[in-house]
Amino acid sequence: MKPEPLSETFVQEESYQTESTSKDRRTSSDSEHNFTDDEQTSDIEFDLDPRFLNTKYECLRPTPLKPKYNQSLVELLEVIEHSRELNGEERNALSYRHAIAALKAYPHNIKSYAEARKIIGVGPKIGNHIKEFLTTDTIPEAEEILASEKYQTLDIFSRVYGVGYKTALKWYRKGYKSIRECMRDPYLTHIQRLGLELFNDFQKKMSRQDIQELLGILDTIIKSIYSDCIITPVGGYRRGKEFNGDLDVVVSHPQEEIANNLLKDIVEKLMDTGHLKHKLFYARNKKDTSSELLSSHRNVMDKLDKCFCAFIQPSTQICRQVDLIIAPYSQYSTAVLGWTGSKQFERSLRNYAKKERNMTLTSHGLFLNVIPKRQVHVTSEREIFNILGIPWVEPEMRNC
DNA sequence: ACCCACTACA
DNA sequence: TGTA
DNA sequence: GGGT
Ligand SMILES: O=c1ccn([C@H]2C[C@H](O)[C@@H](COP(=O)(O)OP(=O)(O)OP(=O)(O)O)O2)c(=O)[nH]1
Ligand SMILES: [Mg+2]
Ligand SMILES: [Mg+2]
Repeated sequence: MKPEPLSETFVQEESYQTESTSKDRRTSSDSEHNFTDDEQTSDIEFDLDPRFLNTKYECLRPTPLKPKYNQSLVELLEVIEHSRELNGEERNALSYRHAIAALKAYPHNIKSYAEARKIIGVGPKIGNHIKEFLTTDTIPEAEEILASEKYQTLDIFSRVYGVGYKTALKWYRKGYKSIRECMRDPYLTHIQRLGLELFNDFQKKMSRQDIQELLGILDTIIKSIYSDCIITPVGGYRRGKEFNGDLDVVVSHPQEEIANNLLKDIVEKLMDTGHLKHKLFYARNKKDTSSELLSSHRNVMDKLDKCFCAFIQPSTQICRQVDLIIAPYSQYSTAVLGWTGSKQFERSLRNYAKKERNMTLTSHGLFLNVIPKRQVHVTSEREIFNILGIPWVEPEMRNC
């Protein structure tokens, strides 16, 4: 659901060739992690802890999985954020996410409204929630949301694979109260029916040990096809999450020809061996062999093959969601970066690339936005951070 | 007043 | 358009 | 809902 920016036709002087062109400043010698505040409006607020980089770009600072401080405040704000998502208020939800990410990275418990308001991303509304939290130890709006039957129902329905807020709302308006009732709906799509059937299994989170079991199977099967495949677990598992909703894996192969048909080969073998029960989503992006014939401009790079599938875990017989992503070797590092997340980390990184470096970052590559858009070839995650001129962030610290 | 990530399937 |  |  993107309007597709199309060609920006104008502007664009070369940018890239980083060094500090942009504004956020970091104290010169960065032996450890000495972050300082950020520009603008500043002057006045030099008093935030210098270990906290006060920026609107979450990708510039480390964010742990579990915050050391402000944990219950964060949980309450996440309730409001989710409620906004269920109401289709994306931008509003994004604002809550900015504030939440900042609080997760902040090195103290917030002690006052004034302190909270110094944080970029905390404006008057969220500031007031925090003020209430400081005196009552809760946020009234979050409590109301949690108590509301509508929220509880929409929350459950929207967890079904193939069901977003629109469908959840339709079902709620039809008076459905349970997953069982939804299954009788006459307008289910194929995917929604599957999602409802697999609902109980998909709700069960996977421990790291469960994930390792699945990775072992994938490793054996994939390497039995091509022994020099590279298999990289990404997603929440790579960020250190203890309990994961699914397993995301990027697979690549040094020979592009082989990578080209890898997904089909893997999926067929997983089907034959009985591991793979359902394909929920299958994207086969054939290589572009005819680029010269196409409309003058040299767009059309090949996209990543993907298969989101339901996979039987042998030890428990539980159906697990596994997302397989096949990347040509040339796109391996951007794919790993893009699929490691978190979602907010990716959004901030891409926003930073565009706004501060005049570049476009996707899971398929890094591009310089000059008139004919030029690909900047990269071979590692670190190289991407370097080119963007931002400090390396460990996967475990990308939990914005 | 404008921006807020980006791309693909069903 | 809805969902991932 | 917040930053620019
Ligand atoms: O809208 C999205 C959704 C996902 N991703 C990337 C980042 C994310 O980390 C990764 C895997 O997505 P998934 O939905 O599996 O999230 P997760 O971070 O792995 O968490 P979970 O434990 O729920 O699987 O894909 C995005 O960039 N944008
Ligand atoms: Mg995941
Ligand atoms: Mg996933």
